[in-house]
Amino acid sequence: MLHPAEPWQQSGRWDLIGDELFRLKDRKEADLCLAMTHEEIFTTLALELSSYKQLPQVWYQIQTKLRDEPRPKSGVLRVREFTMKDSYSFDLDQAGLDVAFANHYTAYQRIFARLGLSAVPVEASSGMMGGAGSVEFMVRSDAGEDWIVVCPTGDYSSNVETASAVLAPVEDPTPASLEKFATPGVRTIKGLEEFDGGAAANRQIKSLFYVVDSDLVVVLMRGDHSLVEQKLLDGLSVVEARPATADEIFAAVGAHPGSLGAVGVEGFRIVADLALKNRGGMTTGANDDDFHLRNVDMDRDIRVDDWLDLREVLGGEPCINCGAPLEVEKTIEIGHIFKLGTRYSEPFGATVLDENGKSQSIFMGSYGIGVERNMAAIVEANHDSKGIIWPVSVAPYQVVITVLRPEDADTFGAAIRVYDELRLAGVDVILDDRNERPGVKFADAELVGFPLRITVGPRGVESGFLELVTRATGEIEEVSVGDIVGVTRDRLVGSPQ
RNA sequence: CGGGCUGUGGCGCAGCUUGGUAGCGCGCUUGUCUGGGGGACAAGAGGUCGCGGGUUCAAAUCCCGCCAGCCCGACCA
Repeated sequence: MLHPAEPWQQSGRWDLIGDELFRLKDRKEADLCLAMTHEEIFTTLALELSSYKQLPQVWYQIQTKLRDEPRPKSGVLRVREFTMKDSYSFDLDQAGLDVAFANHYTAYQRIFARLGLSAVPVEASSGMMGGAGSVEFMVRSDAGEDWIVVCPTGDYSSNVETASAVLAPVEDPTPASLEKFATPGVRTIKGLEEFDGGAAANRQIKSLFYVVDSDLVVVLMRGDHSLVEQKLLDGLSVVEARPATADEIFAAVGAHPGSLGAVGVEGFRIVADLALKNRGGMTTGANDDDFHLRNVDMDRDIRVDDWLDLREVLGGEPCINCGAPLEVEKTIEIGHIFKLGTRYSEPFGATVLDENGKSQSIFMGSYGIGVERNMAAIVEANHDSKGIIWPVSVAPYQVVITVLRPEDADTFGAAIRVYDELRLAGVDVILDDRNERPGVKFADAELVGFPLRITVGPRGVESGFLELVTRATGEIEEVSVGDIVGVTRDRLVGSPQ
């Protein structure tokens, strides 16, 4: 969908979002974009609402979305243009939004179950959507690109972008005075671990320099911990940040990556991961190439502006709710629901009058399901070496009638009769009357993945028994012509829905 | 954006190093046989070799530029 720039400027996302928003100009040089989601448009439509009596409402559509991905990949899983079923809820207050959100949560779980998908709801970052609180629905798959953290006891699940875990305490030595020492050629955490007089990774402070809104920000992590960039973005309430270049860093502190630290650094915002809180006896770069500092005390030596949870949770770390070892799994994101609150209604002035005649910004929610991704996830979860095995609920047809020798009038007539009877019985059936060899037609039916196949050939017509094959199991049943409709319906009910 | 690679009948590819007649498989057309797990034989049709420029007597092949796509990484609600 082509959108004018104005609504996107009004929400602020025109400037907030980077190259992922596909911008273009028309012949009059007017700014346009290809919509990556439709909050702006639905909020504009919501300007029509004027009274609390019109709320709550839920609107939905199935629409094309476009995101200018740096690198589309993985077949249909990550593409520039895709189809999304998105809905938007409108409520008078937070309580109403909570209800709409909970309803969607339940409905989505039922949708995914009917699609034959085992969807795991997880806490997630709202990213560029804004608002507070969001839940992603994930399906475990090696083809996925998202990592989630789950507790095997079922009391915790989160995208790694928001996940936390209990941190094992570290015993620090008694405080000592800061000491600068030469570390010729040492440029990495590992290098400093192996250096004589160096320090274990969990006794080091890793200093990362980022550019946020064209300002330099120093990010401090424990040496053995990895930064989750999304946590940094969320913690700083920004949508974009990038690592500073070596040149930018040198211009700022006079040292190169590998010898960086935050001790005595002034003029930049310094944010530190919670794992460093109260730590002492640490080792870090001295902002002087080939020199490090030891006996660094976080409280005494570093002016931290913000303490944030920034680190990546690893498998095996204790759950924050029950202490059980967490598991990290690769998944496909098949749905994402957001509590937008007044993130969009306020800048657009989408308000209604409440029962006291007072103007209130509408509380909105936004709920998306990626259609192609769901199909891909279904196929990933339901296939074998021969092809797809569609669950009955989403199969293009529930039954295929494979007619052998369709030019034989008796055989074709029998096939048509079964076809008509099944249709009358409400079964979604397709007739393969192509003049192909049996092997070709069987193989095609299995590749496409119809849940059931009925074979009608001269042999069966003569004997009065037809072959009913269940795709998922390969089970073959000989069913009399008179029973075929009933047995077929029984098998459909018994199949995965 | 960094690294690697590909673009040749409808589809999948070979040919390019070493310039000279565009070839193979599948599919398609016609015919005969065949007919319950991807048939056999025979005869055919079908190609601006991604686009533009250059070198050359001669370019699918060598050189330059561009476009599109794929893989790894970065990035990605």
